[in-house]
Amino acid sequence: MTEFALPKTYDFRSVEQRLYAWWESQGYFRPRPDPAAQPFVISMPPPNVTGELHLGHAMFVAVEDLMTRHARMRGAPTLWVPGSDHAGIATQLQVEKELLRTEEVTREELGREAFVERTWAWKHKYGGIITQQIRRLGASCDWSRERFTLDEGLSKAVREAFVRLYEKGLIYRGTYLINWSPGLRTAVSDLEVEYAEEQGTLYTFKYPIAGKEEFIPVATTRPETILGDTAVAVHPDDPRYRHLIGETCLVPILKRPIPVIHDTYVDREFGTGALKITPGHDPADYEIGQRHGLPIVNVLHPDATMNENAGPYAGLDRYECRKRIWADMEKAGLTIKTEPYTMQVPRSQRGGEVVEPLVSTQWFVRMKPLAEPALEVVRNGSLRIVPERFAKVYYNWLENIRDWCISRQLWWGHRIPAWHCAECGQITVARIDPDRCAHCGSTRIEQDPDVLDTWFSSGLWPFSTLGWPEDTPDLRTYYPTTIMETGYDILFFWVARMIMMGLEFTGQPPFSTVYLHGLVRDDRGRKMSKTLGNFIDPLVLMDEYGTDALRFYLLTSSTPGNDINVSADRVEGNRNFANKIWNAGRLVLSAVARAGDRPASMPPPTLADGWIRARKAQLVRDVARLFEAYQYGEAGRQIYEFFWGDFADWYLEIAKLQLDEGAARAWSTAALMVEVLDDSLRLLHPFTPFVTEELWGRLKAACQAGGRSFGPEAGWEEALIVARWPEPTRPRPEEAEAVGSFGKVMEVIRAIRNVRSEKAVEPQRRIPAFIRAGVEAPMFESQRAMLAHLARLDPAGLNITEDLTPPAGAIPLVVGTIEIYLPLAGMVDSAAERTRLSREIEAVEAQVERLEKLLSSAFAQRAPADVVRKERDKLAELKASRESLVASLDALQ
RNA sequence: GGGCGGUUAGCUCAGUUGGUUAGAGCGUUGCGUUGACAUCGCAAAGGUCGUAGGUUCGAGUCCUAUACCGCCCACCA
Repeated sequence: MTEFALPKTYDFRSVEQRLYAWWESQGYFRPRPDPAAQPFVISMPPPNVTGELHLGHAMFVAVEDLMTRHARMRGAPTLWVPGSDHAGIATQLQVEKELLRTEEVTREELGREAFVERTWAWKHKYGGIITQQIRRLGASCDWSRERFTLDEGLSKAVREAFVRLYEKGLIYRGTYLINWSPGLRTAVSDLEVEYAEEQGTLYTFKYPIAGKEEFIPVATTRPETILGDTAVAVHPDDPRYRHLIGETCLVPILKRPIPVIHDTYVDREFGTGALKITPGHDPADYEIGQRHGLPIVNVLHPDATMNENAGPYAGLDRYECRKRIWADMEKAGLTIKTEPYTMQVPRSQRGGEVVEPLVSTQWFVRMKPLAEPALEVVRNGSLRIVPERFAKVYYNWLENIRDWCISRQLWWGHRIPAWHCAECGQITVARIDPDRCAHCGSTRIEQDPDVLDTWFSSGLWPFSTLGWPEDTPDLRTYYPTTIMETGYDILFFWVARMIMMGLEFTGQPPFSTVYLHGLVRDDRGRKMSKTLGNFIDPLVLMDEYGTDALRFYLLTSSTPGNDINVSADRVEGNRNFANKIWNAGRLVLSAVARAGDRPASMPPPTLADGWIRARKAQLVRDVARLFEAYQYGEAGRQIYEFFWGDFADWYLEIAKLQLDEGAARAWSTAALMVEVLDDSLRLLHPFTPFVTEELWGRLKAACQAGGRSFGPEAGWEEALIVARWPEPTRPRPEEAEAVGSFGKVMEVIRAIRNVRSEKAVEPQRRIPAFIRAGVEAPMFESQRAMLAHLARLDPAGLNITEDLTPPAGAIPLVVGTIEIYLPLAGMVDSAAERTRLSREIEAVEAQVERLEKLLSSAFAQRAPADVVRKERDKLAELKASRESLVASLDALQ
């Protein structure tokens, strides 16, 4: 055998880095301009610069790279724009932690300017890690267009967006109740607050009425907020309290007088039926306060200790205050009871600490006007969400959207382009840093200290990365983008905001399709987190099984929008698949190497040849259909089954025989092996780019060696990554027919193998067989070599006839109407065989009865004709099969 | 309180225009290594598709209800 240089197992370690560098250096990741073709564009969801690769990244890279490579192979100018996000809070926290650890210095001690400088230094040092890891996954994105949300161009875009919204009156500054994160000392948006069900206490106490002996019983879960109460509310029709409306209550301990008001918001059935109103620290109370013109009393410092409004409790932590005030109220006889209570506690998505609602001056985006068009484009179908069910979630959120608090009291981020005037107090918002107040001309202006929510800049990502607000060639060519692919967990955070911003600033949706993938969870379905210790590192998986294995696993183990519980076993299985591809390639390569010169005339295709071509054609069609429907996982599974189950397990085994049937046959077989392998590698490439590219390159080299001409009709492209995607074709009639005939042969082979296994016939032993094939006799006869090889039959003892007298002392088998007799001397237990055949007859009998009943029922009239015909055919086959079985049984007696 | 997803073989999951005997991988059992691959091959066992109704000639697939698990949204003190 000719020596071929492929190692026995696929060594991804020696392949992945080299190929990635090669692809990139050849410029394959950059779009090939073609004015005639519709470009395919994806904006990569920018990972946090501080981030380290997790399986969520691996997931989006796998899916987006699949889409990108597929589009590229179909000839579209393809652009996948990578980048990273400055991730305000996350990054600032990391740098703060680092500074504290290494230099024992806080950011306050360092000062704003120096801290931001340090953070940039940090970014330059560590920001490349995540992008290196993205490369490791094989992402074929255009690194020459890589962007960062805080780089110059994007900062300009952010500024432009802010100014435009401000000028339109869609950004405003105001004092409202917001979510305050005491640890981070910044405001956060509603979306950044998560509610966790926790055990707490419900405190019920007396609100004394001034000048009376009466009191109103009131309950709260946060007694410290009593200090900020500015009213007690009851339902206007509540007979218990109606007479007290308009009276004055005294805030416990502080003895501050507050009114008893009425509001239908109060639920008479719930609790005591009376409500303490703390407009400064509760969203519902805030609204009631607005309705009734109640004053707002803030009792908290930014670090959630009590402030001067808390009187004697000033300076205490809120929880300490809670204990103390309750103890003091007990002493004063104002308490009624405490009881365990399950409540929803708001916690910061970032730090996990309890978020305090409080009134603060912040910047907001007016969302309603932006939400309307964003709803419309999805409703009218100009923007499609896949899977569809998420559209409902999207509607629900946008229909009930509230204004977005965009200012953060941080240092790392886009500084708000607003200047406050010390003279006139007015605000100047400008694209270029102003040196004087736009209203009074004073030079005593100072820029607003706040920065913008990270998601504000992310919202501009699809167009800011292409050059907006400049009218760049990229923006004109590649915007709007094609698909936004991301996890469903950031539908609101990011996707909805991109749609709103895109429509507002560019007048069109930033992409025509949103494809949402599921979340990767641990093997028990829990979210992965460092604290839980269930974090599975994709780098470790890649080290162990290779990138292709991880990618194929992620792509084929779930369906769109559904979560996936990671399982290392399955990744291993896919490593084996990569190896299978590799070894099939080794066999094909050796066949190519051994084939001589091109024969003068090509022999006609064999049955197996026709079968595998028909199967391949079917696969290409199915894959095209599935890709069209975003069913990438199913497509991958089908390619896997075809490659392993049909091509490797059956065709290649037969090909080994055909290669020994003369030079012409060897050539035609090698050519077909190449054809099927080549198309398989093309179909697989978007899933498993490395092993396919490596093998394809070697295949191409082997096929071109010595000036021969194996391979695709149109010739070999320069690399698989830019090779053509297989076009669906219809199989020729004889190939379609081969599927049926070959199927029968396969069944016969399986039946014989089954008996051999059951009877423990030595694998090496060639056994004789008599096959009564009826009208199929010529077909079986033509396949005798293949049949004998795969069923380990003795070619000399293989007797295929139209009809025959069953030999005595043979094991009878029936496959459809084909009867097989295996004369295994000394192994035949007539009684057992009779029992087996009788059982088979019974089973067929039952089927016949079932079908006869079915066909005499309404089914025959109501079902479509072709369905009925199929059942009739089946019945006929079963009846014929029954005859064969009976004949075999008779022969045994 | 509203909404969504899941429930299919021991385990992890497919099964997308309803078509009549439900599939894969892993695991299990038996057998097998000189020539693509032991990261392999051959064969086998294993499921009344959560439950109860309904629609239909026909339901894992559509409808209704319900149980359990998970998630999202929501101002009940």
